[in-house]
Amino acid sequence: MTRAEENYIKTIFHLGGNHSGLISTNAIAEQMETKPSSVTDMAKKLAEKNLLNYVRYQGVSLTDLGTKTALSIIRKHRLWEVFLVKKLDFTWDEVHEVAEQLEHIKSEKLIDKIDELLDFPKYDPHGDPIPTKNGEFQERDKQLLSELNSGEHGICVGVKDTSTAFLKFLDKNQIALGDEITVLEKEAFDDSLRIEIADKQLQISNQIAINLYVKVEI
Amino acid sequence: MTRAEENYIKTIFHLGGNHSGLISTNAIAEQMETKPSSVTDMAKKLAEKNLLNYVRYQGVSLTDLGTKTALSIIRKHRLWEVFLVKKLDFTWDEVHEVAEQLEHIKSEKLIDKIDELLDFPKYDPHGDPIPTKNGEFQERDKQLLSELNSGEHGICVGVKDTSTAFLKFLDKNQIALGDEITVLEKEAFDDSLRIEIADKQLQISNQIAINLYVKVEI
DNA sequence: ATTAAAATTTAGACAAATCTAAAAATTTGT
DNA sequence: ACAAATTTTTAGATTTGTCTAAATTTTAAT
Repeated sequence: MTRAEENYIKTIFHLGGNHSGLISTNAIAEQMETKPSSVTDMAKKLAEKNLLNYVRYQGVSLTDLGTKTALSIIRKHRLWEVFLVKKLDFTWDEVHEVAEQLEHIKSEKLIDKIDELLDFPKYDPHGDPIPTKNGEFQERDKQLLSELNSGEHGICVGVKDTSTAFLKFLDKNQIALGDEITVLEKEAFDDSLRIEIADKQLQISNQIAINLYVKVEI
Repeated sequence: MTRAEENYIKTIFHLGGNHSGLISTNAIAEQMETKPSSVTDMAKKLAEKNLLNYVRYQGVSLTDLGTKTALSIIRKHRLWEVFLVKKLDFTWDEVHEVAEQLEHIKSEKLIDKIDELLDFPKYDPHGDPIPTKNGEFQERDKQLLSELNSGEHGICVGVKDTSTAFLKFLDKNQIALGDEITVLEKEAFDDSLRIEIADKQLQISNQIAINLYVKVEI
C-alpha cells in the first residue's frame, strides 16, 4: 500500500466508515484538505483493491479488509505516540506530526518490539485506545465533561480536540489525564463550569468541557 | 527533499561523490538498480537545487550542501540501526531494511532524542562511524584483515560487506565487533588465513578476510 | 585519425496522485 | 413535482519519478 492509500483508509475510519452509513466524498475531501475529485479517483482505486465499498454518488464504507488495515495503521500511530512521550520526552502536543510519518514504516517486527518496549500500553497520550495486533479495539467507557451535572465527578481519560492550542491550555491549567475532576457548578447562561481539580478550583468554558472526556465512577 | 532525492544524494556520497573525481551516471544507476536515463533526469534536478555539480557526459559530485545533506541522512540511518539493535534486539543483519525507511523521517528533535537515548554512539552495528549533528565524520583508522601478515593481530572493528549472508556467517562462527583476531598463518596459494579468535582457531577464506576490518594496536 | 564500442542524454511515454472546469446526478425548497 | 442548489463524477492537464528507444557524445582500438 502506498502512503496516500493508507492516509485515505485511516481518514475514512475516523469518519466512521466502518459503521452502517456511507461516508461522502465531500466529507473525506474536507478532512484531508484535498478536492472531491481526487477522492473519487482514490475511492475507485481502493474499491478495486477490496478495501472500500464504493457506491457512485453515494459514498464509501470500509470493507472488513479496509477496517483491519485502518486499525493496523492507527495501532502504529498510537504506539509511536506513546514511544515519543515515554521514551523521548516529547510533549503530548508534539507527537502527532511525527507519528503521522512513523505510522507508515513497514515492519511488523518493529512495531511489535516497540509495543513490547512500552510494555503493551492500552492508551495513547491523548487517552485514545490502542488496537491490539489482532485489530481488537476497545473503546473506553467515557463521556464528555460537559455532560456532567453539578456535584458529579469523574477521572479525566482523554481529549477530543488534539490541537496544540487545546493541549497547551490543559498543560497551563495543570489538567492531565488521570486527574479527578468534580463539577461544582454549571452556569446555565453559557454552560461554563466551575470545577475542582487537585484541590484547586477553576472556571472553564463550555468549549473546554466539550473537548474533555471523563470516566464516571459507578 | 523527497525520498527519491535523498536516496540519490546518499548513494552518490557512498560512491565517493564528495571527493575529487566525478561519479558516472552508469555507476549511480547500477548502484540504485535504475536506468542511466533516470539518473540523468535526477542529476539535473539536484544540480538545479545546488546539491550536485553536474557536468554533462562527465558525471556528478556533491556540493558542500549535498555533502551536508548526505551526512545528515547517513547519521539518521546509522543512529536508527543502533536503536534497533540496542533497544529492540534486532540482529545486525536485520537493521538495514528498516533503517532505510526510518532515515527519511523528518524531525530534527526525533533524531537528536534518539541520539541522546543511545548515549551518543560513535559507531553503528557494522562498525561504521556516525556523523555528528554538525556533519563531522571521523573515519576510523582501520585496515582489512586480509592486509595483515602472519603473527599480526588486531581488533575487529567493522565489516565491508553488510549482506545478511556475510553477517550470519560471522554470527555462526562467533566473530563479533570488538573481538581480538590474530593471524596465525597465511596460505599463499589461496590467501586463506588461519586465525585465532577468543582462544579458538579458525580457517577463513580470503573472501572473508577482505570483508572484515581490523584496527591494529600500535 | 578514423571507426567501433560504450556511455550518456534526449525525446516521448507512463503510472500515481493531484488539480480545474465542465457535465451529470442527487438533494432541497417551494 | 420540478427548478435550483448542491454534490459528485468525468475529462483533461500537471508533477514526480520512472522507463524505452533513438540520438549524441565520449572513449577505445587499430
